[in-house]
Amino acid sequence: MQHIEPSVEQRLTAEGIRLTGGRRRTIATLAAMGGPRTAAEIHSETGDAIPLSTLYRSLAVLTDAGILASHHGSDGVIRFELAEWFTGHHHHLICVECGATFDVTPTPEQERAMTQLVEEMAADTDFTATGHRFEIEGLCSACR
Amino acid sequence: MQHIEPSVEQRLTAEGIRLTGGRRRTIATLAAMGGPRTAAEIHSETGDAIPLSTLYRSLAVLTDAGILASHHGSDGVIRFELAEWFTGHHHHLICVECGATFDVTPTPEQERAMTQLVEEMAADTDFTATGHRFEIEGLCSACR
DNA sequence: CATGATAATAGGAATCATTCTCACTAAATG
DNA sequence: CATTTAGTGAGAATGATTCCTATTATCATG
Repeated sequence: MQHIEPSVEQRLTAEGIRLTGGRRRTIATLAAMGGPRTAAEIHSETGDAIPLSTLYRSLAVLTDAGILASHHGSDGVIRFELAEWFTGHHHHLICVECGATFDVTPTPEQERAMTQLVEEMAADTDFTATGHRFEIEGLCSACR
Repeated sequence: MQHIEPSVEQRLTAEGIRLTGGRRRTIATLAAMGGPRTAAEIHSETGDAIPLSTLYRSLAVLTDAGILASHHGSDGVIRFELAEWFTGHHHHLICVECGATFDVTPTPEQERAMTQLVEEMAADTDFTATGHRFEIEGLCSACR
């Protein structure tokens, strides 16, 4: 986490956004937890040190600034994680039972296959494709 | 829509679920609208004929029974559409700007490529894959 | 075709994640 | 140091969705 801080700070100050103690802690917590996490999970992980209102605002700001990425789970709850320039490009395994989410990193060939699929499938639509999401649904070890 | 009704009715009665006027109308409306729609959209499309509470319950029941499928959009709202045994297997184009969602049907080869990716990527995890979701993000013609 | 058993409806209240408001505080800049 | 601007915290507000309860419709069959 200390190794990512300089780049984070640089990126934030470039946009006039301050890296305060609470935000530092939010990022560190998220980095320590590893996968996509909900605001509630982060909140309790930090022992309620950061009020939910502030936490949500910080998460939004950091996501906006490209430090974090957010995903809407199939349970309707938003989960946050470090952006891909920290974690590397990846996709998700999602437990259909409990909503827990884990990262999977595709091999270069797999990723190539995916981008090709995107191109092909968006080709004859009036849609400008900007990205893709490939999510594998299943049961985690706890719910199986 | 009349051509799908017999199979719907059969499927429902098999589980002791009644196909009432409101549910018939809900399904017909959804079929007419074509893509994934929110409860609010269906509600206003039917001229508020079906109260939201009833509509939500019906949508849940029908989804449970496998008549409909539901998806959580990136705007945190649930959208419903006819299940794949009516519409055929397909994936989604999602507008990152307004959340509107459209269907795309993969070719058999594309689908084969996808299922292979699922198998490969879930192979060395303690996760039992049951399905996948491949969503193409972009801008719809209205938001471009 | 009457009757009970059960499922469905309607309307409103309740939930819960998320967002907003606003007064207050901390940080950066000159 | 003063000023400006961003950030914080507490709670209220929002909005989609779910739950509750009394009432009504539907179904199977006697």
